Amino acid sequence: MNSRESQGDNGEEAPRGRVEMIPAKRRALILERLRREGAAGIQELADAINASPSTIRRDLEHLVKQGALERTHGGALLQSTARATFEPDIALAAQLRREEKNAIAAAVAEALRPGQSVIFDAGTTVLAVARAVANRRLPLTAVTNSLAIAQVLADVPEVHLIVPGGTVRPGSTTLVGRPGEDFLRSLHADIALIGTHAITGRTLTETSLDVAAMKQAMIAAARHVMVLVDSSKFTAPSFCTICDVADIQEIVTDDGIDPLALEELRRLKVVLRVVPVLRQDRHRG
Amino acid sequence: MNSRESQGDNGEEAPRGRVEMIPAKRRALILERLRREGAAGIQELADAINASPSTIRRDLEHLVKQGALERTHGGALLQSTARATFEPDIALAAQLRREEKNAIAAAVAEALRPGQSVIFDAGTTVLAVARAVANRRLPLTAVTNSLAIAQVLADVPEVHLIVPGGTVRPGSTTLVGRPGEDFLRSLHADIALIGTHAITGRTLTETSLDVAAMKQAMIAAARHVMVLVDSSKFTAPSFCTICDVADIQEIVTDDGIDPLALEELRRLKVVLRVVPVLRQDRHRG
DNA sequence: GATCGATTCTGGAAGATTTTGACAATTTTC
DNA sequence: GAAAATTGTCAAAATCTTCCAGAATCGATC
Repeated sequence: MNSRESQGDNGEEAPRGRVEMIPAKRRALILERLRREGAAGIQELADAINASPSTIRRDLEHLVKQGALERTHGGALLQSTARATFEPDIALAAQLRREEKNAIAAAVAEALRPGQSVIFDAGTTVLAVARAVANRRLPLTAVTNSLAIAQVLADVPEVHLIVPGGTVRPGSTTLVGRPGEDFLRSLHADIALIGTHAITGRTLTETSLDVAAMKQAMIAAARHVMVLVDSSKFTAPSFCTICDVADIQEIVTDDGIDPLALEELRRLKVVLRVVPVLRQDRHRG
Repeated sequence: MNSRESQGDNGEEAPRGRVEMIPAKRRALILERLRREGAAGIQELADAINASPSTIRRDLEHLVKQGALERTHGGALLQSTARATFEPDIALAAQLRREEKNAIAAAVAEALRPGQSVIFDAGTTVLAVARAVANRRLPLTAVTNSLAIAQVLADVPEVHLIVPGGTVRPGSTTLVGRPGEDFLRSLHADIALIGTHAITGRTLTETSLDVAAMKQAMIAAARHVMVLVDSSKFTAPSFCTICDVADIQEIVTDDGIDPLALEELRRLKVVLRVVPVLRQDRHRG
């Protein structure tokens, strides 16, 4: 807005003056162009954005550090979807209870064995397990109804990925209903990794009927059901009941769990694993 | 900008100067051609890409080291196992012909009407249609077997998205086989947007049996089948036949199509739409 | 709110590095 | 044995890296 060299009236040729564009917008333009074309050259970008090659290079350097693209001699390539989803920088940083979920995910991924067939429920904790599996290139047969998890696992050659299918709930990336639910009934997996909205007493609950039905189908299709819940989920129940604790084999949570809830669960016939969390700098004590 | 560009009075084309293309894109072009033809000679590639044989040789050497192809005397063969790993050049090869694909996609998106049920096949051209639909927030019932397209459409509240499900082919984001194929048989959509690897005469072909079967199911499930192919796809056939032109209702391509192929198609009972492309005077046909 | 110093951003230049096309000598293919 | 392809080398051109000096933004102080 500062009348900084308005360069006359926007002539056709670009004079050497500094262009009025904030770096973030320039980088967004670069990314947009790369998404359209897949690749772009330095000079080509400099002409299109009306900035100097030096600036473009620095922008690319910045974007590479962010993990959004890959640099090549003379230009840049869009980073493949796999690594893009690994980046915790984009939307993942805003995720709640990240440390707890990552700790749980690491423990679960450690417990998986090569060659097992594993059902991945939707949910951020299970997604974290999928990322860990992808990083270790663990050879699995994976079944998931989450588009996000499918995207992560699709680029891992060692993983045989099956998507049961279904309808996407608006605003989410979860598939529910037909044909996935029926298809799951014909499967028999070694392990199911299930998330839930709440565990109250010995009851697992969820907010939506569709989702609850899908989880029930997953639970029925696996020999060993692991429920992954961070400690904040031991709270008041949601609308629909998924199942009873007796229907599952193992619960994995973090050490922030309420001692009373812990005590109650210990009396049940379920393997209970409490993962310690290295908390960085929240309240300690 | 390039001083050598302007001295093209010697021949009618092929200025000897350095071509404006970053190496990565050139290698992607080589890969794309190899994927289409199966094999290619040095001179043939040099002519097509407008680079010198020396450069092509060095590119091939580079790609061999990357494991994407196999070198032979006089040319190169596609390495069949190259799909296992997701190298950037290979990823880029799928994004070529951007202008043509975008032009086709815009024309197709324009033809869609609110409330229609549309099957989205996998493929970059169809993905471009999905992006256009997302931008216009066109209310549709969408069915897709592509994780990438599903990801795009999942964010649009106006779109009712259904994923038939299936198994992911390694290195791709396409779902094939069960349960999606069976599920598609129970669907009846208004429109199917289908991509194909090649159209030869009146036969549509694909490289993989699984994919061909999925496309067949999609074609059978729609009242109006539109095949979306950029003009480079009118070439030698691939392994598996999908169907005959008589089984589809409409072909949408760009104006780079070979006149002979065009003439041949005009004689068939299929709606043929040729979309003009605004080419930026970059590469000659 | 205004001013001053610090930090960051931008464009450009010089030298190092990479890429490219051409050519001669050698190898391979038929 | 001839034609085509490959390898190695070399000079020109483009790009990359590293620096520098203005200019703008930011933060703090008044």
